[in-house]
Amino acid sequence: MPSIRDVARLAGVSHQTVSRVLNDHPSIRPETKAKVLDAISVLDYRPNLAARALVTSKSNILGVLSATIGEFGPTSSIAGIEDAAREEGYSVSTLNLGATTPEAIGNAVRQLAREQVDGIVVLAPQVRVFHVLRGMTVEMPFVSLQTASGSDGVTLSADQVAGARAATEHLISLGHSDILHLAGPQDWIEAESRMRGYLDGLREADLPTFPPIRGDWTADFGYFAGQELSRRRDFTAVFAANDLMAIGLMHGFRDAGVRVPHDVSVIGFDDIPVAAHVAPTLSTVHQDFPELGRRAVRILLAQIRGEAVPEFGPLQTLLRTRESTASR
Amino acid sequence: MPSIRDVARLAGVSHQTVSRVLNDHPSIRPETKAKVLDAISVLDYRPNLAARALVTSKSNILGVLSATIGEFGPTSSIAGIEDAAREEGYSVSTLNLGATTPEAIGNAVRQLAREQVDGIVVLAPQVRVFHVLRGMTVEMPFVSLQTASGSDGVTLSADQVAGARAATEHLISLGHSDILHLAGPQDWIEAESRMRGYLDGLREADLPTFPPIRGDWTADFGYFAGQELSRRRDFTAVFAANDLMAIGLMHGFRDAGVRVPHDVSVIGFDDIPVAAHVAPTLSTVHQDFPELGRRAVRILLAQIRGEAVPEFGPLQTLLRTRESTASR
DNA sequence: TTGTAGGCGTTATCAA
DNA sequence: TTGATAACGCCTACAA
Repeated sequence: MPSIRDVARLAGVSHQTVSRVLNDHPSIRPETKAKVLDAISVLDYRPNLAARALVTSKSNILGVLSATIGEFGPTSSIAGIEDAAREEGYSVSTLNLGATTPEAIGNAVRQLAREQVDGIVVLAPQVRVFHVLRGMTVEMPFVSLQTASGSDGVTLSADQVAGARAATEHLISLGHSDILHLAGPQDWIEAESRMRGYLDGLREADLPTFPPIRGDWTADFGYFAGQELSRRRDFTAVFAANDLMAIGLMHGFRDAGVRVPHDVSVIGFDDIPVAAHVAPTLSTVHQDFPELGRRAVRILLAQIRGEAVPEFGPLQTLLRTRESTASR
Repeated sequence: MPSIRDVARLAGVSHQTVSRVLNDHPSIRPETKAKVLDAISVLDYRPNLAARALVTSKSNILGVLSATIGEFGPTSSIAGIEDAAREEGYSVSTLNLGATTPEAIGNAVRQLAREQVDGIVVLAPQVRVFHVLRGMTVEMPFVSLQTASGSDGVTLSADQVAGARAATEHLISLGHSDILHLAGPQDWIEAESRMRGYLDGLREADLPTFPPIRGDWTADFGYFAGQELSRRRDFTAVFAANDLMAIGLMHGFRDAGVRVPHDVSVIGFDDIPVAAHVAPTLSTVHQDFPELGRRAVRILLAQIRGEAVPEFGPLQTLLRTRESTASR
């Protein structure tokens, strides 16, 4: 592997001059620069990133801390994060959190710190992860994809509340007045936002709210909930906090003889690729996961570079009505 | 940030001794080691990975080259890769391939090489990606998750062929004799393997084979195929190369008035989480994606370390029969 | 068993 | 506009 000195020798300049060319230093004579660039391409020289990281103590690596495996939303966002990061010349080091204990989180962050990542994008949407991060002694810029709105400056949110509210209002507009919510786990920021949207929508319409059923995002839980709920007859619609649970729910209903949408309307959240193809096709709320990831990177980089943090409008969600919701 | 010399000073030894402790050098007096470890924990010292990478020209980073976004299988495998890599003290740098042109692949590999990754796990299962990699001038150990079996030493395969064959045989055992295959894209290794399993199963049973329908893995394509196939009446079962297409296919059939499994049996591949919950529930072939990732890492690390490459038995797939397949 | 000297490839600082 | 010199934090080699 050629080094900067090999380039310098070939170009007949000092290695320092090569460095200047590499870093777009302003004061350098065009013809010198040309010579250097020539030598670079002849030798197929590539700067050694480790050496650069050592001396600048900047790695040009962004860490991604995730706590979700194989799920459509987060993984789509990660793709967005990577694209945006690469575009800006950063590489991406991902780390999967097994547990979300404070200890595990601390270790993960320390590990990323060891790798000298310049900042971290967090996709571990539990409230407590957020708290742990804020309390960390390791100083490190970070952005949480699911940051609760209103948290000191670092706000980034697909408007989950508005989306959930739109879903609820859709059900209301169809004539439903007894609407249940199959919520996500208690500790999850997104679960809270979607529940809030649900509650807001109902309150605004002066309709009764029900205590939410707490799920775990999985289709299996949805199935279980469907079986259980089939015994109740005090509702005509369910808003599930994500599509997976909604699909499981419909399955549970089906097995219990409850027809969707004839007896009960169901709406989900996320618009995963199968939502349009299950039977009945699932009404849901679409969101642009990759864009969320891209925005997170822009915000993080602004923080790292000390620039003004860009203000994005809330990322729009989009209601997709399909067969699973019908008028009462 | 404390350096190795700060630790040395506090422990009253030379920085070299600290380095020895760090690297588990054999000849070091226990009490000296204790002193050093003490100083390390007092200062909360963490080795600078960039410095280490610079001098050893090993980064302890594994690159992951992927060409799939948000899909369940690959992303699950990536999780396995990360876990295994972290366990072995490696971090993971992921890079998403936009296009799979030779040029894009070359750039991606060069980028990872710049980052000094010690090896690459490739999740870009197109045949041509594999070829490009083999022909690269950049010397770099790599493992492809979907390596075609029999390719020089670096073999790693969930037994797609056997799984696809099991799926086909399941249909045959139910009394079907006219079985179509909804295949993946031409260039994909997995698509070829699954198609081969299909062909093998049919030939073994002396049943007619049909030219496969070439899909693109998406549910939308499956839907389209379902619509088209509903015009044909020369088959009673379809083996789809993945669950997403199978689910879309069932949707297409449904919309065209073809009943599954009454008129046509359908079986998929992958066992994605919703497969057990769609209507009808989808028979499919389960495979352990995370384990695939873990194995890839073990093989790659063996290559990197110059150890004997572990020989794994083919990763078993598991037939899951559900409602979408019924006897003729 | 421990310490000293040198260098990995780059950028920063200062001088020319 | 350019060049010489000194770090950055660590490891390898050799010496003690």
